[in-house]
Amino acid sequence: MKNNEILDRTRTMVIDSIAQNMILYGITPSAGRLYGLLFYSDKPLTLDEMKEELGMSKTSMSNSVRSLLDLNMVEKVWVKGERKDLYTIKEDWYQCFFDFFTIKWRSAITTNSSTMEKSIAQLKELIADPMTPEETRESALQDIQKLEDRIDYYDWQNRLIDSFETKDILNFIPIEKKDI
Amino acid sequence: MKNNEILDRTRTMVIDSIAQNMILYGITPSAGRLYGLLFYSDKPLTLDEMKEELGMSKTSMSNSVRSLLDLNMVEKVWVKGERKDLYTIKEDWYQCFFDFFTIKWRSAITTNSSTMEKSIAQLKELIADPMTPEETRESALQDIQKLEDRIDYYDWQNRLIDSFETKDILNFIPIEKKDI
DNA sequence: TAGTACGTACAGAAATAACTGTACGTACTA
DNA sequence: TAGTACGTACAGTTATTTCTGTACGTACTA
Repeated sequence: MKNNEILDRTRTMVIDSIAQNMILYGITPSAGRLYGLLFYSDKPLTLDEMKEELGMSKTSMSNSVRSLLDLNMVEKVWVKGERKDLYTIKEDWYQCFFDFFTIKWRSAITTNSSTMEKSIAQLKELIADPMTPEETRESALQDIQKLEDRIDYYDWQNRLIDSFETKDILNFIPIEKKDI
Repeated sequence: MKNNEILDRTRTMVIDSIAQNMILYGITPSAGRLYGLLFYSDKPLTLDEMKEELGMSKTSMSNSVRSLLDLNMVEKVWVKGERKDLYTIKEDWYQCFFDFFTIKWRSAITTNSSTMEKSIAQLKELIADPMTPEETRESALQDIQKLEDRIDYYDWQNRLIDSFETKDILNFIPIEKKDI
């Protein structure tokens, strides 16, 4: 049994490491551990198996799986004759990485941009209003400038994420290392 | 005074939005609000001014500023004759974005990679051991394969981040929009 | 149709993170 | 040198998140 202990220990070590750094994806360490478990599992797992393996409640497993599903890091698979839901890791990590930006970053950027657009519109109204004192008008103009700069920046981020979504980025940074 | 209210309201709106989405950078909403405040401030602020502006404790401001400093999102500036520390937002947002990956993602990737390298080394020892049963050896080989694939993926991420760090990415996704 | 297995909503408990006030070290001032 | 202003470490409190057990809705089984 000692040999299998080594096997298990290295796995645990790796799973811990993965779980730890999953925070970058806005995922809890627990969901990270689950991801690590699925990383090693060569077959899809049920909630009960996960619960067993990680020693946590089924509810937690259900929640963790969902957060991983939301990020396209995990998928539900259908197996003939199996009543329970089965989940497996998405093997295409690159896709997963791209999806993360497409899902999380894109929506954050969109939210910020549209808030700023709305703000600019209001400031322009303010400037147009003849009752507005010159000083306020001045400030409004400065704010508009700042917001427009920021929107340009978000636009750049969007174009970067476009290149992720279309995988065009792989033409620039190919998966296969270039021969030197 | 009504005009200034509009100005303030649009600012608050934008600051809230920025603060909210700052989670992506692993930053607390409070630090996000502070970032928003500095975004609008046309002069460097002291801890006391921030405290005043956000209605929080000085200790909180000190902590928030530090987390922003760690991410290179804010910088300390020196002003002649001023005893207090002054902080200002880093204007180069692109740089800031690149730094985030260079600081946070790079270190996560490095940690994971080296854990996996270590793991592979141990598994290779296990395989080399004549006492190891064939079945275990089989599993070890599978694990090694998985880990090596993952390391290749991390390597790709590293190359992407290299292109951020060197700003080479800007040759692919230029800041100025290409004319159509 | 009744019975069973499954996944999840919900509410409360436990753990974690965020915030505050006090206290202290450092550096400038007189 | 004593005094003052500043920033932060630390410990305690508050707020938030995460986790658990129960209860329920749904779908399959006999």
